[in-house]
Amino acid sequence: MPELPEVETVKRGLAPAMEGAVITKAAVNRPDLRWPFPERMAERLTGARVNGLRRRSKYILADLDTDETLLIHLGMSGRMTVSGDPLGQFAHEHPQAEKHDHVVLDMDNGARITFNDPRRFGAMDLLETATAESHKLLSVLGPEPLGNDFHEDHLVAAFKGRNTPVKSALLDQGIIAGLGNIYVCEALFRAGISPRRKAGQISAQRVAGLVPIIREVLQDAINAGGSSLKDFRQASGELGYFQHSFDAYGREGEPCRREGCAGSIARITQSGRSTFYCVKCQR
DNA sequence: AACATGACCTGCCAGC
DNA sequence: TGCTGGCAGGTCATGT
Repeated sequence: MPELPEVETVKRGLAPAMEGAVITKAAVNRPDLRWPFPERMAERLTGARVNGLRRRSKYILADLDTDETLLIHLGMSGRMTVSGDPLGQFAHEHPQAEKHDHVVLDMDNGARITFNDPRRFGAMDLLETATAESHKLLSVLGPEPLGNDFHEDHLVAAFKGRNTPVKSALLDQGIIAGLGNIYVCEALFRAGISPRRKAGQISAQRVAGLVPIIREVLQDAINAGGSSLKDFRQASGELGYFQHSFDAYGREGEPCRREGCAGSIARITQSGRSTFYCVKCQR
């Protein structure tokens, strides 16, 4: 379920249950997800206190008091849910374990964190906290779209000379970190830019215009995710992901929502993935 | 170097 | 009812 806004929403949901709490028990129910888990992961997690949670792109990082950082990626189908009662106010029971519950962390505040991932494209690793940023998976990432390093000059420079469609360029995590298929479609829709246009061929002015739009799209989604986060503790794990109404994504054949546009949303395939856009108003 | 494609997995849905 | 094919929010490794 995870592009940047969803990962951010998950991180915020986990924070009250994890930050400051000690992992009393770590159940690691299989040897790997996308890659093998690190050596003795369960032992290295057990007894560790979580100093804080961070997010980098689509990764969640849990800094531990053991000088290690737990790196988590949700892949395509990963979910992290909280059950139990971190505040200790109510009696509670944990729900029954489900298929694909690969890692389960019990915290000393009564919370249980369950990582469930049917497709197993997710990942976990343990890194030395001090050098976490230089981890192979993190060092190649471009700037955070909501941070100060993502700005007009950056995007214009990154697109320069690129012969690939702007859709693919925006999915390139080395250019900008955290966008995925949905929010790229949405950002291009709002910008009125055709996803087929070559990145290097779009005027600097239009590229610059994408910057605030990308920020807006992501922020809107975070706000929407946050609003459905109320019941996080009850842990359905459904964060209202598909409750947003997208303007382009998933709307093949439906009318374009841009004011005054009579077009409809088309679906094409670009580098093996679906792209949704309005042929009429996205140019 | 830049770019496109295949591969990794399971689950779900439409169509037959 | 059951089978089949296609599709899904990601991204790494491979080949041109």
